[in-house]
Amino acid sequence: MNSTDYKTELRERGLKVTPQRLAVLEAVNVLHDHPTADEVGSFIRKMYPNIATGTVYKTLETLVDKDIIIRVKTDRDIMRYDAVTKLHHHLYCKDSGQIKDYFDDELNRILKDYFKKNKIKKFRIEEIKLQITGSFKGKSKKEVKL
Amino acid sequence: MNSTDYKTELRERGLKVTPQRLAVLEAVNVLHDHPTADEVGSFIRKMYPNIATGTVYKTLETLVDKDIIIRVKTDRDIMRYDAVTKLHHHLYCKDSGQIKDYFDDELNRILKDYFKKNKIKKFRIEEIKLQITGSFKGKSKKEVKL
DNA sequence: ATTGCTGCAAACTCTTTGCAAGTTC
DNA sequence: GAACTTGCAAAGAGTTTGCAGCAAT
Repeated sequence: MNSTDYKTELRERGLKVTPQRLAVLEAVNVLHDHPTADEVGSFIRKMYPNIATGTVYKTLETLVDKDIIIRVKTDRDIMRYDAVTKLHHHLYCKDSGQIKDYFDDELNRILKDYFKKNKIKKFRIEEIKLQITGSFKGKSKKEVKL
Repeated sequence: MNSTDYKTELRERGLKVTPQRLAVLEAVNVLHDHPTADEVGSFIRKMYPNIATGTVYKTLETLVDKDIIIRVKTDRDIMRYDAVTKLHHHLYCKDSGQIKDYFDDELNRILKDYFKKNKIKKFRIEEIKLQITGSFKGKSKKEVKL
């Protein structure tokens, strides 16, 4: 995704295009490993040292509100964000703490079919996401590329 | 589960049995709707007004460390805890914010089979949990019993 | 007696807020 | 120029920590 796309995306959702919003949007896309607000801020400050912490937080929440990015659930404390809004699941590595995206349309279909046949009473399902916990094999405990 | 069971559980994990630990363990079991640390503290103080906030936090984390309770992932801010350690999934209600347990052994079997056939490369799966997001039908937006 | 646990209060981290000044459309 | 957005600094919520005194084994 490039800068023009970001502008279009913001305008389509009725948001004004500002350098700060473009920077946050770019950061969440580039730091595709589910960055925290803090990581987004640090990344942006390399190029654009003046962005305020409060602005980073406000902007992230605005983008979540408008469904441009999503929040990622974590076991512990801090909030993480994800630029990928297409349905996908997450691999949580116990050793390194990293969270990787996992795409699998066949699995999505199986789940959808299963719940079509086995309705949960009194509940309307909107989305089903898997949290797959485990550990990456082989490589160092620090970082694994998928 | 009764008080004797709690004591046994603590001892088995090498923890000393104290009134505070028993109270926290009981609270998480009784408040089965995934209480926060704050809710656990308030509940305990009804019977036992002297427990310190720090103790509640420390005790909850100790119990998580020893796999006696688990943390529940939420989209936002605060940590929640769950006394049910048997594999189960969660229903997240968008309207009320409540999180309900969902047990389904058939589904667990399907998932297990699926990943036996479709291994994720370089990843050893330990646990698969579903986050099912949606909303409870009918009833008030406030509270739904399952 | 030894080791571990608790209470307390202070400190910390992450996040939100209020508002004046500055931008975008 | 109207409406929205930002920077800043202060406040807020939730959680953690250090340590003296106390309790469990």
